[in-house]
Amino acid sequence: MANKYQVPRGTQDFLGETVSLWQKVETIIREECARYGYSEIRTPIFEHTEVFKTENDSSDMVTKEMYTFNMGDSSLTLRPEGTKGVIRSFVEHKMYGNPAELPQKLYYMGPMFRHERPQKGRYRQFHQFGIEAIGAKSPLLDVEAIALGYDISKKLGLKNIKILVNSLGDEESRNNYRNALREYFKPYLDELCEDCHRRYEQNPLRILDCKIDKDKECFRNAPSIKDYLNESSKEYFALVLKGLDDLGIPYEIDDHLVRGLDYYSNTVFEAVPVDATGQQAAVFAGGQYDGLVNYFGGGDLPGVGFGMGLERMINLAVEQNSLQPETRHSDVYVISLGNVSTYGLQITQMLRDAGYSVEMDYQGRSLKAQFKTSDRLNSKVIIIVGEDECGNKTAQVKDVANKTQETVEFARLSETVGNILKGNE
RNA sequence: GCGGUUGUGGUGAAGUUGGUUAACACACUGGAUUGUGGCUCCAGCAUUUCGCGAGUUCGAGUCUCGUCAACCGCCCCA
Repeated sequence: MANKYQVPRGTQDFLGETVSLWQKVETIIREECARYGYSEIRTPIFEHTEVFKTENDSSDMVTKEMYTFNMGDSSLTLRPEGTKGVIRSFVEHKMYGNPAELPQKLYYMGPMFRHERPQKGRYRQFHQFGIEAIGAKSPLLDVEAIALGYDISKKLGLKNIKILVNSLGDEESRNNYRNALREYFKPYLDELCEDCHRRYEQNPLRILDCKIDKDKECFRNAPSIKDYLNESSKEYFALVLKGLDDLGIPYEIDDHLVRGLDYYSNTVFEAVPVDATGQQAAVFAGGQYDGLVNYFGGGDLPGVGFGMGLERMINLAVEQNSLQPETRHSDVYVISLGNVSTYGLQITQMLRDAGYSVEMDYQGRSLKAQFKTSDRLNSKVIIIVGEDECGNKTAQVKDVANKTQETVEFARLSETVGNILKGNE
């Protein structure tokens, strides 16, 4: 048992300049959501396990990856995703009560937990931003959701993002298609890989995603979902596509795109970099869903939403050089020399009160060291006080850009600093 | 859950067939310059220490095993 005091696998400390990346991203997201009329909702980080462990999940794999623990009689689970908690809250607070306020447009942002094998951009504690528009069903709402995600990607400076979009149709269409797929692949089962055999039973839609088999002959002629959509599903999808066209959002119909879980219907989408190679590439992904609100007892209301992995967004944006960390800086640096007691601190505090960012030395380091620190902080003004200045309540004020220096009385320091900073702009 | 690569100061890293004092550089600290920085020069900076633990050996950063972690691929991706 080694290194007891290190972060658990798949978690990380965010420190130094990295934190500023997160703050920038969070700010962009909040601003965009406000423009689109989405309000923040903050739900607990853990919920009763039943909230996440919904019935009829086609993959019971996922529950194996949940952080579940018992306290007293309760089985609780750290949230592995955002949607379920939001829907639970929507129902619990009867947000469906006033039809005039539907859809409720909500967004969430925060840590999620999944016990997976970590890889780059994939952690056990990771952060997701997501939106849910609950209580109305419209192609327009779907398009708006995609537009919001696309806008945020653009504001983060991500280039060459395209939307993969597909329609799973309504339940009837989907069931017909599922049966058709099973029917179609039945004679080819011998040719398919082991994983596809499992998918054949559990989730035939996923067979089309298979990396091993996808180039095989029998895949080329596999039935497509679009041939199984009924009339209303087709109309719905056509309007979504028209909306994307009209808003100038680049998209591509991908009839192999299926989401993992059963509750999705009609529109599903996934934003990926145009040159995406791996499967880890999705920038944000989501879709329209029926039945989820009803599952939590809120009646027959639909929703649409997406989730966005922030670690991945930040990685991409940094790689593409569109997001830079904020370096530490201060307007003013106060250098103290000799025994000046608290005089340097007084000046620092007075200037901070006046609204400037001010740093100082706390360790009585050498003059050279203090100058170096002020350089590192990119300070525009350096104030130097020694025993003489302390005695007659003055200070040396140095304009770093002009390399000029003057003696200034304590009472006029703030004004002098202000003039120098103004002159530098 | 499965397979693979890797792990040396604050950072980037060198380290020969196991051999005695773990190179070099950056950063940092002090000095040359008793109160004026960025250049230069000098000095210091891993000290039972090479992720952690055990083993082989006269001797292990180098070999073996275990363990932890990061990364890559698979599974999965709510």
